Amino acid sequence: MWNYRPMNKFLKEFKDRGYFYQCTSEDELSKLLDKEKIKGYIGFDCTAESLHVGSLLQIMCLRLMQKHGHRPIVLIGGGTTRIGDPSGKEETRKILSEKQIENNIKNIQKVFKIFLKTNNPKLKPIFVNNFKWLGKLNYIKFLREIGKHFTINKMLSFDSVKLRLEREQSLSYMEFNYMILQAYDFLELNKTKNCIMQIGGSDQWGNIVNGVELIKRHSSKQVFGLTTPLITLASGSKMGKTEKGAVWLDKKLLSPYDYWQFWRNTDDRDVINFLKMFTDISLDEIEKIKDKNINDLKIILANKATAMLHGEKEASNAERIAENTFKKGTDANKLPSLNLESEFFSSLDLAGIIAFLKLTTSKNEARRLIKNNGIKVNDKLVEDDKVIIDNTFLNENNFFKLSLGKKKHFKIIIN
RNA sequence: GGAGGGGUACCAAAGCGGUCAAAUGGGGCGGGCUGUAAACCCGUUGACUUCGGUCUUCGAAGGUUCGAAUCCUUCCCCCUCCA
Repeated sequence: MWNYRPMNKFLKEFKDRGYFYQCTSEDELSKLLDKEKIKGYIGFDCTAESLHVGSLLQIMCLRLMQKHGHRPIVLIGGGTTRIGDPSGKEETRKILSEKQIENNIKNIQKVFKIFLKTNNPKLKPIFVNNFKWLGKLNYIKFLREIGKHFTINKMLSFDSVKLRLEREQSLSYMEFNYMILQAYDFLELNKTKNCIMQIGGSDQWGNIVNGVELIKRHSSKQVFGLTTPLITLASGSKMGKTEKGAVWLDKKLLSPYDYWQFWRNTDDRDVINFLKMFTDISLDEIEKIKDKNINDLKIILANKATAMLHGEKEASNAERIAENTFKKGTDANKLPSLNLESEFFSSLDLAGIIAFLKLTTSKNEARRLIKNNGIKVNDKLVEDDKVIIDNTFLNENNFFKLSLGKKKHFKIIIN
């Protein structure tokens, strides 16, 4: 019953790396990809200042397209962000100011310029902002040309809408229109850029199918939709959100070291999957190394993932800091350093110093940390939250080592 | 426009005159076990403190009271139902 034509290489790798969830017509897409190089797009929301790891899988999909000679289109949702996608959202989104949106777009583009090849004119990403066409839609014309292809009956059956209605949460007319706009984006890109594929997260399936069908009805062309699975961690939670905040793909929002640490701390059970999904290491190679010591694999993962975003140098730098931080015989000289004016040094107790350096949000928090055995000075546990750190704690280079918990260590330099 | 329900700490959710800086759960933080993992266990989770306490918090502003998250008044916001 299956046809034995080998699957297209792009699709095969797409599947083998774990990017694949659903496809509108897989066989046909496979055949087409064998025949020609295509353009495909992914839409990105610009509600935030930058992107975080939650979008990384989609970015990797675009990289994979390039690897196989297909050209990625990056659609930035400058228009749709002004509406807000109800998919997977329990509440109406906040509406951002125009200026914020413009700003976000600029920042987000930077991320793509890092991850995607930009030197090959045949492969370099095409950036589009859907505000360009959505912003000047004519309502009547739109309803007549596009709106007529959508039935309310069907729209009401989509999960994004159904869920909201079932839970008796309000869904504004504005948001209800989101799916039509996204479908229209696809149509627009198909017309102007000959884009024939849209990739998105599994929560976008409904929106993507709408686009595929709209193009079929409106232009009688076949286009394709492809979705990626929602990555849930072995622990069951969503990937990429620690409570400290999102894992940003921007060094201003999350330092390369912290980014490295994020990968280094991957759950054992997720490591191999992540190597496949988030590094360029070939699948053969992964097969060969997969039985290595799990912690070594995590380091490889962290290095590769960090290098891809922040460069080799930052990656090895992060690895080195980690080594210094966690291995015995720590060389305090290599720790991140903080400066403290001597006048504060002599007038504050330890909890005061910690709070003053903003290592905790309040002095009480610092005191609590000390009480809970979380603070070490020069590798010695501090038991009294009122200790005065005086010159006897300083080494010949005028600093002392301060540790918060097991993972955060600093060199405090007095000047 | 009419009728109800509701706004409590990071989130969810109790409390409904004093014993409430506010139960409980989640999350966070710290500790233990380990491997910078998972699971599990323990502690902690408003600010300041001379560790005795002091101050500020329960949508906002007023009021009643010796005393309010709790009662009253006005206002703001959210939700549901009806028109």
